[in-house]
Amino acid sequence: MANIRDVAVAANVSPATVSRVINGGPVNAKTRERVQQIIHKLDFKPNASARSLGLRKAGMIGVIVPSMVYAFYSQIVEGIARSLAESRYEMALRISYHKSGAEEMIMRLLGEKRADALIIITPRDFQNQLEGVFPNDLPAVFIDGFPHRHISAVSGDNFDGGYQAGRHLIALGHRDLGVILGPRSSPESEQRLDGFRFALNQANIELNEVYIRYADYMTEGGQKAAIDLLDLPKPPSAIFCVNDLMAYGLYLAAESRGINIPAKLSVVGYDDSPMSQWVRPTLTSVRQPTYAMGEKAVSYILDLIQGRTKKESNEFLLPVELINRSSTAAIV
Amino acid sequence: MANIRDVAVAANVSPATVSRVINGGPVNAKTRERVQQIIHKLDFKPNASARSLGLRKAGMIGVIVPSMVYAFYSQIVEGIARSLAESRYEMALRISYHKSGAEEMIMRLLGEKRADALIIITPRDFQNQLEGVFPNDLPAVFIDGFPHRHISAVSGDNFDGGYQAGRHLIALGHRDLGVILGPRSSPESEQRLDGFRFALNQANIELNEVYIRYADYMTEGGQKAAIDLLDLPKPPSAIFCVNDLMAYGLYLAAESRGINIPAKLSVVGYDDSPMSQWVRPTLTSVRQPTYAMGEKAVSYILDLIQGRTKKESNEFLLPVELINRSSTAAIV
DNA sequence: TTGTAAGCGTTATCAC
DNA sequence: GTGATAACGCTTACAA
Repeated sequence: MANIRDVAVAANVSPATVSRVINGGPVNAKTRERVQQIIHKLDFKPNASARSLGLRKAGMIGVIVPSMVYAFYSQIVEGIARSLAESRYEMALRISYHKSGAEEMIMRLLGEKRADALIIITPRDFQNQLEGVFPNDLPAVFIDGFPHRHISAVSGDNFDGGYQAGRHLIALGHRDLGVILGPRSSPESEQRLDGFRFALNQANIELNEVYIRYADYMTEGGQKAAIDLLDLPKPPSAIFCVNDLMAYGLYLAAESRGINIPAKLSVVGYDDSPMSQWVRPTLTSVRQPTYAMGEKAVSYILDLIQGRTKKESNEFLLPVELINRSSTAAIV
Repeated sequence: MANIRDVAVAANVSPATVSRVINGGPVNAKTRERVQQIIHKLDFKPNASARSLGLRKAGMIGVIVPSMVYAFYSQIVEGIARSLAESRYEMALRISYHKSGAEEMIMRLLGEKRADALIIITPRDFQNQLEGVFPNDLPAVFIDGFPHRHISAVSGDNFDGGYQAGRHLIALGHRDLGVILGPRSSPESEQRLDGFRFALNQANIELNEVYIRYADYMTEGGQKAAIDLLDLPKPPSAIFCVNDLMAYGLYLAAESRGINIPAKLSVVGYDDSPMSQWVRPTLTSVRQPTYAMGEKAVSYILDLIQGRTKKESNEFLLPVELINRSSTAAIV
């Protein structure tokens, strides 16, 4: 495998000149031409490790994702991968759920200087734990988290998502509205609730506190919460679940209670997971711009790395969209 | 950030000794102890680029995956990530569908010496194109492909998967069996068909060639092929789809023709995608050991790298399992 | 515009 | 068991 010196010798120039050719430095047009030919002929590819060592840059972006098996996450990762493919950066992927702490893997990635920057997807519960572990000057961004001291976040517009869900159900005539939330510690869940509540308030409807349930974003948790709501003396006529998995749980609950969706009960989910077009009835859900979120995170982080933008704690809110399917209907 | 020399100075030893401590070389117990304390105190982490350069090893495994949005793929990747997390290797992930050719990205990864080894998931159609591009001595493995000259492959047992599907339907009394396959070029599709056919032959049933359709692994393709079959003068009473997406297409086709599943038509899918427990009726499907496939690929590739095993063109067949749900029923 | 030479932070080969 | 010393392959002042 040819190295930079081989090229230099063959082209009758110094290694420095070859380096300049590679990196777009100032080189005489003719020399550049000649060197490039040699590079091509020898099929020379600069060694990444040596390059990193010289530049004191890894040329890699660390990506931490809780899991790959949820479409929401894997779509984000795919968005990241796509945009990164057009840069000179490689993506080092780490999955955090199955490891004790994400901190450790993050610190190793950084300590060993394997990654120049970090994209961290939803460290939800433990985002706080991350506090203090980041070097202040590390380019980093959260996806689907909240901005954090000196770290920005890109998210779907949770408030608006909740708002759209609320508007939709109100427009269908629903007045007794239930909500199945994530854990109490979950900020995006709260934001969706806030938006939902705002829609109701605008229509002079009060959200009955009796109709609010906290769950865990999982199907079973949603099912339990749903049974709880459906067994109420006067159950709500529509329920907003802050993610789709819990809505599927609600489907099971409704099935077990013989309640027809959407005739007797309207349901709105969140995330528009691919399954939502396959469940029956198909699920009305708020779609997040997953790919765009990944892409935005990459462009922001590249700006940060290249000093085109300053490190601040911004929040980039991307628009969400309610996908209207068959789990919601006008009240009879 | 402390480097190896800082540690050496602080511990009153040479950098070489520190290096030995890090890498488990021969060092006096007392010295080792002292050095380790300093390492800890200074929070020294060896620089990955320098290490790579010295070792002439990248410390990274390249993973090429067609897409992340199909659970089948993302589960494999998650399996890979899990096992890799326990090694000293990092995973460099590349998605191939959206790029012109996977070859180019593979060659760059290798040329720049960013990756010591490659795990390539289903280069299906273009696995042939890859021929010749691999250096002979490169540790590499295919997942869900077929062994290739000097490269091994780990796959689910496609023949047995088809066989199980066939046995299942025959046991339910079906005799007029249809099949919706992948593209003609798809080897795993053929293997599943072979297994299916073998099951029929064992039962002295002939697979009617009229009931065989080729599609593209996508929902719409499956739907078209299904309509084709269902509109036959005497349609089959059961259909085996070689992946779940096409089975969902079949569901749509059956719906549009007013054919009840499973009362009038039994359906078996393949892959057991998570959606299959949510579609109605829930889909009987052959589950592939996705996580295990990823894990096996990693352990094999680590063996290869560490010279514990020789490079050969093996095929590692992992067991598959038919998950019996509600889309199949005894013939009336 | 180009070349020289000194890093970058490790590991590996020798001696001792 | 330990320490010099020379790689590893690139980048980048500083000179010319």
